[in-house]
Amino acid sequence: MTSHTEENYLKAIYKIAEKDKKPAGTNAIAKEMDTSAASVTDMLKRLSEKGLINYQKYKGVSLSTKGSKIATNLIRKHRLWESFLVKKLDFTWDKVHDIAEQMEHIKSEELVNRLDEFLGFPKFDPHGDPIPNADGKFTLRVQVLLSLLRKNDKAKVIGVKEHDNDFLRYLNSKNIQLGSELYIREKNDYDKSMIVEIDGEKVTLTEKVTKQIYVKKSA
Amino acid sequence: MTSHTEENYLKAIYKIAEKDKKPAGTNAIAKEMDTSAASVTDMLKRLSEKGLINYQKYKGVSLSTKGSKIATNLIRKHRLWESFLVKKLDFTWDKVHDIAEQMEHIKSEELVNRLDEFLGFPKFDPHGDPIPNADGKFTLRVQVLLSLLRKNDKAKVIGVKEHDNDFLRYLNSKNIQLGSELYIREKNDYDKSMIVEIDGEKVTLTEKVTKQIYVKKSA
DNA sequence: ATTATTTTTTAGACTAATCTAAATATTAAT
DNA sequence: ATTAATATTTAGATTAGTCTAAAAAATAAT
Ligand SMILES: [Mn+2]
Ligand SMILES: [Mn+2]
Ligand SMILES: [Mn+2]
Ligand SMILES: [Mn+2]
Repeated sequence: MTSHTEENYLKAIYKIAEKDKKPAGTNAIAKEMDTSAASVTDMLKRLSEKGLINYQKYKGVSLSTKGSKIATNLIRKHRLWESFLVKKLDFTWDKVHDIAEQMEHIKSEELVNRLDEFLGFPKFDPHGDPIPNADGKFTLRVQVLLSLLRKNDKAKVIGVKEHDNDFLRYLNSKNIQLGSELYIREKNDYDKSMIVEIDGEKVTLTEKVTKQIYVKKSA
Repeated sequence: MTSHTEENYLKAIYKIAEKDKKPAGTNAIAKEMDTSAASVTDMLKRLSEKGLINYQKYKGVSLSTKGSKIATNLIRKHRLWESFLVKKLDFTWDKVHDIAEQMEHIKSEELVNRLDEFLGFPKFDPHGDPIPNADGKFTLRVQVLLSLLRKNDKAKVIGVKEHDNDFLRYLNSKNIQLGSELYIREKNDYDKSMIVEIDGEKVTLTEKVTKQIYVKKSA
């Protein structure tokens, strides 16, 4: 049986490997877990004992098949619970992550599968992230950063790269949410900022922001 | 912040106090928690430090106001999640306790209150136990044990005293569930067993069983 | 009122998870 | 190729929660 803590380490390793496309280093894990490097080394030994990771001193770690399955299932649970919170309990997308962080550790195969069915087998969570199905398969999708679009382009918001709650609340304040239709009215060559029309309103978005929004170009 | 473990102790103390109507002893708690008496003494010291219980060596413990609030809220969450599992995810009443045992520890005031609303502010859980409201108030109700009824009485099942999953599955097999209408056709003076009609079918119930079922006499 | 039984507490040790500080390996810079 | 900087591991301690075995207190039996 994997402990709450072990599960969080596996998720952290998964996340880092996904981003960096190479074995996760001790410091990177320590930063992600907000803990000391020494603690990480201890845990890596334990996870390695359990056959959940491939670990050699000083060489960094990658998830084993077993570890990867657990991590994927955690992501599945996390994103399904986030979907539940938004779709059924009317939470906004900036309030669900911390709660799902707790709920993802509930252990019951049947629960997650019934929840999945209850939600209608959603493919993406409230932030546009793909939800692995019961076999651990993710749905892939073409998505492009808003920052890459040009003047007069139209697009639909389908996800966010950054998940920080303050960023999400910033988007709320600009009326930007999943499904929002955007129309690029101006693009400034110098600072890359954009004037975007949404629901008839024009808002200015800096490049820092447009680089965090995934869209699907509409025609 | 109260830990998962501390919460379970508070619940155990609450449960024992409710049943025995007197301070809970170390051994009783140890039995309820399936742990050693020594571990209990350790924990009682810690809970006492935190002001969650009233504790004096050798004298047994009772919950403080603070501890009682936490315990009641745990029961609220437990029973709301059980209701969710049965009403929304179609679990049977013999499958929900263990899952709710995990879910009751999710910390979010807003979550539990939104869940309550989503479920339509239910007053009783799938086993007929009262669900405390946001203020910790339980709904009281007249309920009598089936074993006390006599021949020709009619009654509706409104709860079970015993929560053991095997017992619940036994009731499933006899088609007895919350809301079932019962009609006592025979009562044996010697062994107190009953022949009860339910959905047109006659079933024999021993006293061991009828002493675990709460009913409301219908006229 | 002693003695026996039961209940509770203490003593001492163990594991998981954490920390700081120091030691060692690896990588980057000169 | 040394030296400097960075990354990682070890050493040693700490805390929550647990255990067994032994001591002490409370209760029951004679
Ligand atoms: Mn999240
Ligand atoms: Mn998400
Ligand atoms: Mn229950
Ligand atoms: Mn219940």
